[in-house]
Amino acid sequence: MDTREKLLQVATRRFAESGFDGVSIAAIADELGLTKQALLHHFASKEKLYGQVLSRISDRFLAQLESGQETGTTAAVRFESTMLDLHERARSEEPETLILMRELLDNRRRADTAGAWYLKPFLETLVARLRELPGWQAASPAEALATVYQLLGAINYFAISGPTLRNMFGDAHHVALVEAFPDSLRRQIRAAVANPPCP
Amino acid sequence: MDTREKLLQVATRRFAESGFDGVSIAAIADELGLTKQALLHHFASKEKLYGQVLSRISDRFLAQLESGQETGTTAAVRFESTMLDLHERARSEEPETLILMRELLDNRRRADTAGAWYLKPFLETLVARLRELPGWQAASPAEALATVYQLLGAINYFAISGPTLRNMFGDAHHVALVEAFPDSLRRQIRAAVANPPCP
DNA sequence: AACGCGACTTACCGTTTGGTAAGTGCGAGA
DNA sequence: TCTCGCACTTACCAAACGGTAAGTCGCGTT
Repeated sequence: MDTREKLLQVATRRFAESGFDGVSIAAIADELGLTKQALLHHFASKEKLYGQVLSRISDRFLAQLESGQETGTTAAVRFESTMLDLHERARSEEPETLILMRELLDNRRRADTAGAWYLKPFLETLVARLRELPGWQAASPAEALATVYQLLGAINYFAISGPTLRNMFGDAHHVALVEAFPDSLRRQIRAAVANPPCP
Repeated sequence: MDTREKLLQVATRRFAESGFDGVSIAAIADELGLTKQALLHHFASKEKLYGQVLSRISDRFLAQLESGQETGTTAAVRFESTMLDLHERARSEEPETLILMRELLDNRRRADTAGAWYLKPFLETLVARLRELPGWQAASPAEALATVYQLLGAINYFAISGPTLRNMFGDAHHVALVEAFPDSLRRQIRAAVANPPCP
């Protein structure tokens, strides 16, 4: 239907698979039966296209994060379910997760544009929520951020490891692992919340 | 001194910074004042060079892992110090950590060559060690692997995030974070060990 | 002195890259 | 009916890519 939208979808998947330098704009356009000049008609350059892909991802990311912050039980339960939502999203939106991970690896190059956009407010929100929990009020921002970052690392690292783990252990073992992971993650989150840094 | 060795070092850093497709062999050779044909004299092709970089990394990785497995206190302490060693190494050998992370992202392409090499015995060793601990004998391999993988994710994700975090929060905050991280990680490891899956 | 050899260079080559220029076809609005 | 703008194409380009071919230079051996 909307060519521009379809181009963005294909570009997202291809950039996720092969990275910015690993795909040509011709290959992306070709996948929709178009020429690369058709792509350049919608997006002025390859960099602009990639920028659109990135900003679309960060928009969707923040939108989902804000949509799922109701359910007013305890703050600890909300923190836990936010983390589990992030895990669910990282697994279900694999291409976007891959691109964000690549961006983390590459942004020593494009340190000016990236890094500032979505990640900072996102991290600060999580840190603020953690520091509301019992036992965490006395924790320093750095201590809270370290804990949050560990959980994010566990989630995202696992999310991008699917293919590697599958061809390393085989389908059956991998399915068992994917099933075991959320429980393990939940235990880890609860343990992190229950063990604030010693005052 | 040894040109071949210097080429491997430069190549490791450049591949870490920009990925396989992000560097040309000419750029690598140029950094040592050589032509790309000098590089092709030592390594038959770009792929071969990259392969040498990879195998050197996995050799060094396994060597360090085996060298530091003495200190015969309890199994729990040994597991903990192995994980902390991995964290120390991931931080100090950043280029190698970056390349391993990139390999994790890219191996859906080169799934045949990669994935099989170093990671599997490494993971299996860690899983075996965890399942020796009190309370973990009844845990399934998948449950143990999930836990190990979370810790590895926390370690590696943080290790590659240095530049992003620095230009996001500034030098001072980042230093505080780097100092707070090992303690936080140690708490997380202990909590993971102390909370085996419910039988 | 002749030779062989490893390290390296200059000179190319075919392909692919991102990007520009100029046009084509076509549906909506005046 | 004319035309304007949008979506898209063919034609082209300079630069950079990985790689081959053929040599040059210095050094140790015989």
